[in-house]
Amino acid sequence: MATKLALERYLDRLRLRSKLSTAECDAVRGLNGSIVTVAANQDFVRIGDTIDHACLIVDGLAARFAQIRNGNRGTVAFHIPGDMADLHSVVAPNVTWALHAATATTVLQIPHTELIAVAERHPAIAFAFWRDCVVDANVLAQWSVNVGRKDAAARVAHILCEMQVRYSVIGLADGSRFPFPITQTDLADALGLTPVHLNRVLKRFKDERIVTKDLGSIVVLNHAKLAAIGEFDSAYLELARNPAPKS
Amino acid sequence: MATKLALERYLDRLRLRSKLSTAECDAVRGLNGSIVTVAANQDFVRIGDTIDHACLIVDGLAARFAQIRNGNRGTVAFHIPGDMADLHSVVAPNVTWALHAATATTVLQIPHTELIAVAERHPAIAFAFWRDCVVDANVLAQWSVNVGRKDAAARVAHILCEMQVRYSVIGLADGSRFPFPITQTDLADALGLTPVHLNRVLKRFKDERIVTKDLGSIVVLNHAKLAAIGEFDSAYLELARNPAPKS
DNA sequence: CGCATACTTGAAATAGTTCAAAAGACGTGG
DNA sequence: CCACGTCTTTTGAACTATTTCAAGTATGCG
Repeated sequence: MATKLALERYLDRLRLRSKLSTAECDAVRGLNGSIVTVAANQDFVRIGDTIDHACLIVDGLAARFAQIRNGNRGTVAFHIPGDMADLHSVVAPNVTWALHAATATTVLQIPHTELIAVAERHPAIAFAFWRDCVVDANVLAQWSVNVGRKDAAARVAHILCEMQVRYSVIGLADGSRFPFPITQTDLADALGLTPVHLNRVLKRFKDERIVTKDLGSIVVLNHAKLAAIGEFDSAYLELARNPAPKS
Repeated sequence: MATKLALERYLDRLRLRSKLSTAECDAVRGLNGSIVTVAANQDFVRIGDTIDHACLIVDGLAARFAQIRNGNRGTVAFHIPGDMADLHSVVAPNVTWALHAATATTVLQIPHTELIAVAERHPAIAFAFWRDCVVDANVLAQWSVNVGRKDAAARVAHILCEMQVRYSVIGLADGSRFPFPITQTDLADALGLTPVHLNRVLKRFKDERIVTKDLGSIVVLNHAKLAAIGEFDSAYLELARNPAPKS
């Protein structure tokens, strides 16, 4: 049943961006996979592996990261329920980034063979998958601008705005509060900041009643101010309901 | 004729990563497009546009960038001859990043309708296009780790290593020298550094006989050292000749 | 209750920025 | 082919955001 719910949620995501016929929707619903649970702080896809399945996040929070010299890891993306965290592995199965469970996480592993079969049978699904990867890359590009060109406060504000939108779309945000079960250390890593400095930024945000964070969730107190600080505009997420009609 | 050469070069690129049959190769060769020349410092794809063609770089150098608040632009990628700079626009035609000619650049504009038709007729080509976008995203992820987590010297070294590999693969590198017609200001932008600081790093690299740059090209004097400083490993570029056999 | 993990705070050090100005390259027209 | 204006690179000095190191306080868990 968890499988069914997860696929339905993923289908919702696809349909936000791509128009699919009833038959195509059913084809996605018919995908098979196996549910796996990953303990907090475990890597579940490792660099150098060649994998034969993609991971649909059912529950929890996953981070995609690259290893760097000094043992540090550079996180490049967060994946929340409904995200196919490594759909790209279907066409590039040699892992060059890894996946890590930031908190206890449930994953639906879907064999590449299943995904390829459904994409070959239904060109519209192939386009939908391709489109999904492209949007993912868009998010990455935005990310790279953030960490490359903005100061610490703007980076923090931007990611919090992004996560709020993404959790809202999947129905997990509760008013101004949304779950984000991540430590300051892990978040700092994703932002290219020291945990110490992230902590100071968060303190400032709390003092100025903009946003507060605890281990489990975020509460946005002043959304307008947060978005302004982060120069946030949600367009790049392509989560508004306007599926591309073509193919 | 320029069209023919450009498509052949792009086909080479696709075949580095994807196995295509003779018929599929011919389908790619049969794409139609129009050659356009862009003067240096002109934007040729603008944020907010909805476009109906993708741009294959025939000659020159293009930068992909996002606009940010203070009028600055954040460059996220460079595109050299043989790159389909915005293949992703086929599935996401609303432009959220722009393309800018760093130097006089020739572009082959290929209508989305052509690309979609060929992808629908040949599933293997659809997969090859999808794969190409995924590798592009890989490069972006690497990029984001660079600017987010490495110091100035490592960022500079890394991008120079990357560009050397990419120019070598298309046969434009001449020993340790390769073309890279970009100003220090534009390069600094891509690295998330001030032009002033980039200049100091380049001076240090010149003094230490590691690499030198002039307006038109780069000469790598000590490749081992440059790669070490940049923690460079070319795997993420997927430019080694080992096409995925499947689909 | 005690240990482990996460968070908080302070003070000193530094990588990178900012501002400002000079020196060098490049193309264009006279 | 020289003079001129423009664009790019180079250099200096003061400044600041962020890091680093180090120690202390919460918080949760067995």
